[in-house]
Amino acid sequence: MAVTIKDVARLAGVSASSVCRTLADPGAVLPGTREQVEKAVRELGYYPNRAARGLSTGRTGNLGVVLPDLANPFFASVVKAAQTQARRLDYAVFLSDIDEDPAVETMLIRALAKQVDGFLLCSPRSSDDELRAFAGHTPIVLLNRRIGPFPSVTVDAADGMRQALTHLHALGHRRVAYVAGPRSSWSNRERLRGLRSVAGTLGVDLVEVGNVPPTVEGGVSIADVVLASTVTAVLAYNDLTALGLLNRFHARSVAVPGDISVIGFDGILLSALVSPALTTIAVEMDRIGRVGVDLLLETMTDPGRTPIRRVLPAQLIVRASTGPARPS
Amino acid sequence: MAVTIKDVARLAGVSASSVCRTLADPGAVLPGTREQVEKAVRELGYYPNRAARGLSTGRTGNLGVVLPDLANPFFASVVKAAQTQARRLDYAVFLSDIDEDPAVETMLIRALAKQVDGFLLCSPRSSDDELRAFAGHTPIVLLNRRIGPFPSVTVDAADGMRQALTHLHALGHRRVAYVAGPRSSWSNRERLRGLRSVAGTLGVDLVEVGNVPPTVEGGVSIADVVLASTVTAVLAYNDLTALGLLNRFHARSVAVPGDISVIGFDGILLSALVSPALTTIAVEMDRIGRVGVDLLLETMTDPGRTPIRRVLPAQLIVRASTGPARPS
DNA sequence: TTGAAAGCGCTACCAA
DNA sequence: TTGGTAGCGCTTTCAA
Repeated sequence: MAVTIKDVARLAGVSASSVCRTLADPGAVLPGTREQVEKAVRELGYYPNRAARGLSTGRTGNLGVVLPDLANPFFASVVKAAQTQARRLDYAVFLSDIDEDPAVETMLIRALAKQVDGFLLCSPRSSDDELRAFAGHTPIVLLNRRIGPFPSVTVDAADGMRQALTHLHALGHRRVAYVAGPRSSWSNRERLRGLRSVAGTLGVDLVEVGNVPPTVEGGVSIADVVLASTVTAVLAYNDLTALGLLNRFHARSVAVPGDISVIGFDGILLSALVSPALTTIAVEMDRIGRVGVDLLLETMTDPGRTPIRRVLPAQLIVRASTGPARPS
Repeated sequence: MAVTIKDVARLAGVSASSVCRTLADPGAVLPGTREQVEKAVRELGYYPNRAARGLSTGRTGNLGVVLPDLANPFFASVVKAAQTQARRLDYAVFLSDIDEDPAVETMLIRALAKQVDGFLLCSPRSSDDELRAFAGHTPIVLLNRRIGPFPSVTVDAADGMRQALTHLHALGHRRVAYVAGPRSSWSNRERLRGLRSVAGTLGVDLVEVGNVPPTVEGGVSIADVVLASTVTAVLAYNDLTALGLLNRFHARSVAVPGDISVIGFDGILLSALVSPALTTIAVEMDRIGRVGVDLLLETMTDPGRTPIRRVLPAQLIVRASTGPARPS
């Protein structure tokens, strides 16, 4: 059997209360008591059972992180940063990959709710209403999504799209495709919104294709549609999709950027390594995770406050996959 | 306040015991009782508090997954599969990224031990002795590492290396470098061991360089050393490292495979997307995660049994990054 | 078949 | 400053 607080108390010759106190606030007991307890703790290798502690304090010391797909490097990076920050603040992390399935998402949130002090929902795929149903119960911070009552960390996608389209426009592109990601993705809608507005301003024809899954396969599957749309450049929902495009273009001997320019979104490591290297709209993935956790803790501390919405910058990184428009 | 079993009991007009029974084994109560309880559960949206349940049953329903670096797609894939399988079997997953730091690893295991029913340690970086100290306490399954008392899931690295080196030998390579990964990595030692033995048999000169971190940066940082070693081919600890090599070779205008052939290990998605596409020794990442969880559950069920060690195959995938040896 | 009671490990309150 | 006690939510005897 595992060593409990009673074992420590017995060995130290004090009550469980005193052990508890020593652990919580060593200054609150006599130095002698403290010594005894600390010695016993060391000898027995005692670690408190946090689940039991949670029962009495109402604070579990756990955070729930829910995300659509861990195989997407973007989410992996965000979660890594979130996990690291959580550990720094002495929280453990429950991880749930929902495989892009909204139903799994709401189920999981309900099931985990009592085991965590709060949730970090990365790009949640559920509807606004489903999400709102959780508001008020457990503290929730949204990553990559902004809706009514929740604190959130998002990216200035509109500005990113502005940079990208301005870049393409300067290179002479006048007809540009956007490969849409999942319909349930708020980011997708945001990116599209930003794009439409800038396209209008710049006088660029915007051709929307998709939706596709936010994966390499998604990009591969839509590449031929993009080519058929007679554009000279294409913006993809994210880097993975863009890589899928590059891949299929290469297979069909379509030159990038000679025949068509390609831009991704996220700035995952991979985007710098393919060739041609991918021009992309980069976001600070680790910062999203870190800030998300910070926000969540603030929310837990002070649930009543007005939800904070942090918007992080997006930055166009120009690489080899974009060039002058092919003369038409 | 969250809804508890008492609330359900009150609404259903039965005792807490009956609610509990209904949930555990609906056949054990009268149909009428069951109806009442199920109705109350539905109306209240009751979900049992698993932490509290764990306190009385001694079974938490949680699994701990510890890994060196979530930003490495190999681990991300393994964890994704593990998480999915765990959920299928109704377990939640505690995730801990230790950032390649052995000290963090042992700390975390101790701290989490009471909150989980077992651990999945992915490529643990701690020493054999440190690890053995945990044996007998909490059930542990090792991934990518084989030591005494633990069940494990590993990859037949020696066979993978045999395939790779045979391939290179057939292409005329007689002097080959190996870029070593982290010293604390058991996989690294295994790969090296396999390589040495095959190199001896084939009469291939093996040049060992490194160690480097198992990242793209690690590969970049060692690329020039590899070139200076006058080999015609290089095997890297893993795909990320290999990608780093490719990257730096490209920057120095060293042709792959014209001047030097490159082989990675793992078979991450990325390896297929770079150009030249990377020849690699692929392993079934999702199977590692899935089998790991299955093994862990078996171990939890029957702690006394002889530890099972599953060895999964490795398969050479030949792509564009390997070709005939440059005549010397 | 059901309910009452005890207890899982821990914390927090109240007296002493 | 300390120890006893009650209680967190749930399960599991044990009687009824």
